[in-house]
Amino acid sequence: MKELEKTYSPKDFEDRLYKYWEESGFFKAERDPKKKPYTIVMPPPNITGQLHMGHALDCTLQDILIRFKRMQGYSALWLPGTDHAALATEAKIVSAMKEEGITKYDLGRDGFMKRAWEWNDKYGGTIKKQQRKMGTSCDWSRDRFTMDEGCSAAVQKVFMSLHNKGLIYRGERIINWCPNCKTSISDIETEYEEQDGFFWHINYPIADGSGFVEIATTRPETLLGDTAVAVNPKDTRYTHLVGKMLKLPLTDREIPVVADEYVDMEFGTGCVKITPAHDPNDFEVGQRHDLPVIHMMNDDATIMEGVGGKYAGMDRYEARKAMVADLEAQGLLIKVEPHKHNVGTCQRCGTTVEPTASLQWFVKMKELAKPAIDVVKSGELRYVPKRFENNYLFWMENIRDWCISRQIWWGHRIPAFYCQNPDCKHTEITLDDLEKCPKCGAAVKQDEDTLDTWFSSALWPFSTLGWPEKTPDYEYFYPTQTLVTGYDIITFWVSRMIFSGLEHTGEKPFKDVLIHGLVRDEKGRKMSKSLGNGVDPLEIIDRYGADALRLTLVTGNAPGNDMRWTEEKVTNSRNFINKLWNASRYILINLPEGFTAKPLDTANLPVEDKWVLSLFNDMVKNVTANLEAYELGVAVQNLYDFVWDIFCDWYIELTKPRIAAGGATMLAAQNVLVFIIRGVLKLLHPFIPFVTEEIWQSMPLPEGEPESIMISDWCRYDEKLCFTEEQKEFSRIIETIRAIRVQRNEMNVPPSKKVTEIVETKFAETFKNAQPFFEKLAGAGEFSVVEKAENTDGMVTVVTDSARVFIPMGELVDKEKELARLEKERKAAQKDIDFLSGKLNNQGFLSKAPAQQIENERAKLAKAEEKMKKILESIEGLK
RNA sequence: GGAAGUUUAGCUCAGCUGGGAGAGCAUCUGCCUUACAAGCAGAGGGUCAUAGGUUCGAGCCCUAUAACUUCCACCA
Repeated sequence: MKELEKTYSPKDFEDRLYKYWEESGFFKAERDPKKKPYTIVMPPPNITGQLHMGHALDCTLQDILIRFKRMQGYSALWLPGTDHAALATEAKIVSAMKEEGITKYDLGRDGFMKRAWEWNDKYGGTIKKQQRKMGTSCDWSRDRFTMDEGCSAAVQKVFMSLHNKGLIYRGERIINWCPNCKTSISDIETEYEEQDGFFWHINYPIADGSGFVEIATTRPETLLGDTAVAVNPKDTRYTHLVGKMLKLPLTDREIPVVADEYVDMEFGTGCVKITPAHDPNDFEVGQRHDLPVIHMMNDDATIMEGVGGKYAGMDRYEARKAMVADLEAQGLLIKVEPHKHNVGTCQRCGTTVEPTASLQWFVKMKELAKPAIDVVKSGELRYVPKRFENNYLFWMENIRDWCISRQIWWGHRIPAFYCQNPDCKHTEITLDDLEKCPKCGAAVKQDEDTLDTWFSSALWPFSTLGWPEKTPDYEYFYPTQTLVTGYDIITFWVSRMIFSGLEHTGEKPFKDVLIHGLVRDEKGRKMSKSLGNGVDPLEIIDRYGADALRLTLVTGNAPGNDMRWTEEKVTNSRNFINKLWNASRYILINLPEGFTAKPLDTANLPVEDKWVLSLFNDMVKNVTANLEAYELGVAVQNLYDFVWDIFCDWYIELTKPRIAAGGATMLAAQNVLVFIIRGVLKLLHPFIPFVTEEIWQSMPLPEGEPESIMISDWCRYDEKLCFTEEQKEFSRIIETIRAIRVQRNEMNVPPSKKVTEIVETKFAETFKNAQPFFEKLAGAGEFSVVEKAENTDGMVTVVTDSARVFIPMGELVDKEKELARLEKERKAAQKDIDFLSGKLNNQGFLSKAPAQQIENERAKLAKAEEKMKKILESIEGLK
């Protein structure tokens, strides 16, 4: 037991306690057959990442759950790790190299990889240090990385397995190509933004010289790749043209007119130029009509040699300008209209993507998606809140094949080897380091591409636990229970973990998906680098402490909803923690030397103790239920209300006269104070771990409580602490003290001024026992309890449903004013009575409402009538 | 084009399976009462977006409308 510093100063102990926890091994999860496992795998942050508010929120929610479950007696594993973040990392390293004036091609593949690993060793751990500042109780001994040996083995194994089942194929498809990153990117990595563009109307001459076909396009430069013009087969305007050849302007090629349902007759001119190599729809049209695919752009979006003629080497926009000018000169440009359209851009760098037909690796999704749909539809796997299931199911049901190859180096290399013998051309998929073609013995070359970064993250819940080996960890901790993440990566990540888990382990990877929203800035905007409106969690920790940050992020936060960040909220959280700190100090200061906590002797406690214990017990039930239901914001509100409004504002104040009195009443109060603060600390610990630990270690603890609150047992709802009658009884005192305070306030009686209070009540015993409380909390000097008050002339009357309090106020009392006030109270009481009796006279209500409800209303009416009686008596008395 | 969310006090947000509307901040009044001015005791402030419906009873359920936000699709 040690003394608490006078002011709450988190810097003094947060780092020290984290070290203490870590060194004591409290974060380490043991495989204990006597316990049930509770596992959360942490969404691995990018190794390039810096802790931002999103991480902070994510960390806080997970840490609350894991600490709660750990205290509840589960073997709780929170498994941390980092993601190699293929494109993000490679881009970062490449741009750093640019400063030195070198490119990745200068270093070559091996040289570049060496450099990337060095970079990872140096900076990859930054975010882990930052996470520690948050108080995260994850098991660092099980820290993993998507490119470590085990995770890489899992990736290879999965690739093989999907390939063997025929679920992986290589084919030419339209993919989104980023000419800046020089790699394909998946559909969900492409962001569409509306841009002002133009609609160019161009005449394509009919080869036989019989006229022109007018097409409209937003991308004239792709004309070089055109292999047809399509019209709708039902479009009578053009029926006669189908099958005819057109002269493709600016080239010497001829292309056919084809009929295809895809063409919308209402849109544009009803004639569409078909460029299979650079548009997904055109690609499909091309396949249906067996059209050639003519590539006309290099990987940096310049026009290709060969097809490009004089435009070769020009950038796509430069070429557009030049070609439009030439078309105009030839009189083939009919008109140019302004046109708004959506343009795909690279999520990473913002460059306009170029849809390009190219040879890539794909995962067939239909078959994999089916069980992943069923498991959510059947309710076996649940999203919290449920509405996110819509998002997920819609995406899954309309899923397209997943392009998994990326033209970058930092990542898991695709285990495909191509035979270099032009007569053999065999492709071998193998986990071995193949050198010779197994068919013909010629040299082979491994595919240069790596896998989409999400390919490895999709395996995270089981690859981190040792899969494909049946390790003890995998057997014990898998499947995991809860996945906590933001709604922004449901499609990227959550859905892929679900189908991967089902496919490769035969089990759903987790039971619940807890979705949280985004932390926005004060004005409701996303926090972003470009806006510079991000708030740095580390700076907040530095100024207010990690506990205040955590409390802020969880307070008022409902699952799936965004929240706004304001510093006001942080001060608020800090103030609450300070309140807790000071309440604890009050208790400690007032404990005698050598105090030891004893079990509660509930039989002999005064009513106010039973009252507070009963309310505490209710709160334990509510907080626990809300945590189980992932209502973390509501749970913390339950705690806030109890600690501040019940415990501090009332109970602590009630103990002051008892401690001053000494003796048995003091001892009982001290024991209850320690009992409750201990419980409150435990319940608050998942939310604000540092300060609760610091206080815990200062408290006198009974036999059986551990040195660290982190490993103590969670509070249980206890029937023995359920004192319904006492709860009701003591509320009468509180209600009456409140009413007196209101009256004193209205009459401007300063708190220091003591007055005489005569209580008229039928609960004489209750009120007599409460005399010290009226003295302390209601400014009572003389205090008496009577059955029937007499000679109340010149006294103010305070009325509650259980008592009338008469206060002689001398010259302060104005008879007319007093009457007017009582009249106002009478009206209020009458309104109550009317409302309640109206309800109770309603046959519909009586016949259909539940019995308990009717009983409640009756009780309320009885109280209201009791109060009315007292008001009327007072009005009579005054007259 | 399709879908979802939000709309509650001046501001930021809670409100569990329907049973007389809540918190914090801000405002106003009075207090340095020996844990805490990062505090204490009070007060005022709401047609729960609008219009219908279901129900004995609706902030909550149903339908429509409006505004804002987001996700998905990507018609040249």
